[in-house]
Amino acid sequence: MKMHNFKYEGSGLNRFFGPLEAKIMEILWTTTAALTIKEVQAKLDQDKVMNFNTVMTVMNRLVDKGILQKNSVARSFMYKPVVTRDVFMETQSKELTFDLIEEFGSLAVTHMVDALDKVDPDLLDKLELKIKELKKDR
Amino acid sequence: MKMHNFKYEGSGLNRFFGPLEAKIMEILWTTTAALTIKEVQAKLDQDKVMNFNTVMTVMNRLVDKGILQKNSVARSFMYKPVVTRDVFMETQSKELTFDLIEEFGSLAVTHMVDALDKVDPDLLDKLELKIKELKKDR
DNA sequence: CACCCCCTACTACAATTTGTAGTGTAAGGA
DNA sequence: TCCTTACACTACAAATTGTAGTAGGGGGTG
Repeated sequence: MKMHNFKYEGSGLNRFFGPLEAKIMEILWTTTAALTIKEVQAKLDQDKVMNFNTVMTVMNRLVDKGILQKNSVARSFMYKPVVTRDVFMETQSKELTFDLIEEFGSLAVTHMVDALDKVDPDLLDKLELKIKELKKDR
Repeated sequence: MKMHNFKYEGSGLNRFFGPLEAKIMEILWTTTAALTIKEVQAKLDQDKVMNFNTVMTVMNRLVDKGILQKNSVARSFMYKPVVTRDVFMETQSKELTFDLIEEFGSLAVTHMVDALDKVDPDLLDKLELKIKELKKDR
């Protein structure tokens, strides 16, 4: 279930998935219960109904990639994500942050401060606190 | 010259380019002067010589993407990166750090501390300093 | 002057990823 | 028994990247 890319474009799940994949994951992560293909197809519907086979193909590819799991129930399959959205985000954040620092080192440090300040200055305080905490424990 | 992906796999330029592209950029960024295709081809040579046309195709695609520029000199073209490696890295670092924080917010903050601590604890001090500096200026 | 060589341009094909969709098949209900 | 339904299998298009063949033009050489 290893991701391969973090896309510069888009936002949210679109950073990790193709557009249709992202919509499907959005639906599955928004719903608590597992869903059938038909249910996902129904929830997808915006302007035009997606072809059933299209939805099925994409969902089964997500199963192949280890992102979804399917369970046979009666005559259909029920699909649901292998991990929760929170766990997914947590994993990606950890992986990417680590890679970023590994790759850019002190360059990234500079940009972090700028970015935090711009996106949400409160996070700067939070970061400062975290650093202090870590240092205290030694 | 917008990049599209940051790859989880690989390291250095391989995070941004295909394997051959990365080798070519590595060569062009390592050499101060602009180079001809033939020169790049010669420097590429490890075990087997790359086909001249292959090198040319990839280099011209990099030109199309705005990553390389070519200048007609005598009967050949000289290729060189549009921006220095430092500028490239700077840009990517800024963009990615920003996106990361935008996407993950406080989640990323936590992971930053962990990652910095693991990769290079000195960077934690540097980060702390940077935060203090920024706050002082207000 | 004719010809050849070198370098470039153009074209093409394979593998991978993602979206899209048709056809075939099996199983259960009417 | 036959039809509906859901799934499996197959296929194709566009984009990306690596790979390479063929064609063409321009200048040097015999």
